[in-house]
Amino acid sequence: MAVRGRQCSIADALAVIGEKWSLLALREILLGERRFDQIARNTGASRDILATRLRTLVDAGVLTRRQYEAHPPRHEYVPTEAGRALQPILLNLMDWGDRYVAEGPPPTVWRHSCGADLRPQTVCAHCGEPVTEEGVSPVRLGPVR
Amino acid sequence: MAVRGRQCSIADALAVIGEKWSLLALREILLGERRFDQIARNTGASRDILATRLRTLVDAGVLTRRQYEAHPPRHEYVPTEAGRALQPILLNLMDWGDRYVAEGPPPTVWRHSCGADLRPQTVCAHCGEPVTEEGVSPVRLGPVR
DNA sequence: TCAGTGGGTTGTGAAATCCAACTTTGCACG
DNA sequence: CGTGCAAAGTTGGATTTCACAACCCACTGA
Repeated sequence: MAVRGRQCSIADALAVIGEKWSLLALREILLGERRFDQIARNTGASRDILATRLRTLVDAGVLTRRQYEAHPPRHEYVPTEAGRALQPILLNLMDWGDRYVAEGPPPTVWRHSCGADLRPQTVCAHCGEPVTEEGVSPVRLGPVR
Repeated sequence: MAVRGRQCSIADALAVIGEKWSLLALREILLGERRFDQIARNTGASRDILATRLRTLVDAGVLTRRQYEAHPPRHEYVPTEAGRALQPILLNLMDWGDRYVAEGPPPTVWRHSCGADLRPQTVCAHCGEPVTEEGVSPVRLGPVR
């Protein structure tokens, strides 16, 4: 996707959700905010940039734009399956921010359906063991263009 | 951290690693590339921007810059614990890109120490069940400033 | 009639990015 | 000695993106 650099799905993913404000907009939408004004307020993004980002996300199939009122026409943004699949990534990012960037107690806390406060952990789907930097190695790498 | 918008560790995390090229540089460094020229080539980032990003990441404690040769002075970039903790996030991002963005087979494949090709999965550290959008809910939210 | 709401678009100026070329410190070769 | 090469950036100038406030349109409710 990127013209130069390694061919890699991380780059592909970032081409869709890596621009400024995209992930914060997604955060709000996954929190249940679906209206443009509310997303703008809660992210702090300027309205013009936010409009562009939401269009990109809709075009990429991460969100859909749904009319919820005909007169006057009003729209809301709803996550697709691809959008919902970003929830774990956002939670991991939040956890990383809590641990290594933010000072003080976590501003946001999530609960898992099991009843515990959520601490997200990435595991190998095959064996269930946590994924660490030492425990993984690349088998095949994309070529550098 | 952000001036406006919801106080949130996702925003804090993105302030450190959310700028263009940061995560791709991290990808290369976690792949073992530690030299400026090589990181520049493999990401496709222009050298001036890359230099600024690496400085930011060093200042944030995600990388350290280590002299590996005195005459002439040469430096390499090594991930800190915070940097290594981003590996799971990058793998999740890659998986998302493989599934929802890239066409064709995954360009990069990782192997877990258990022997299987890695499919990363985010679980609740308490109960071990996979984290899905429906299975989590916010208990406390950061205020919107 | 007049203010308010939702969902944007427009204009303008500031900031970030891109690209190519250049710099610095040294080594190796002929 | 002079030339070439490498690593790790820095510099200048053009281009692109972003930020901010203002505006627009279609309604609603008082």
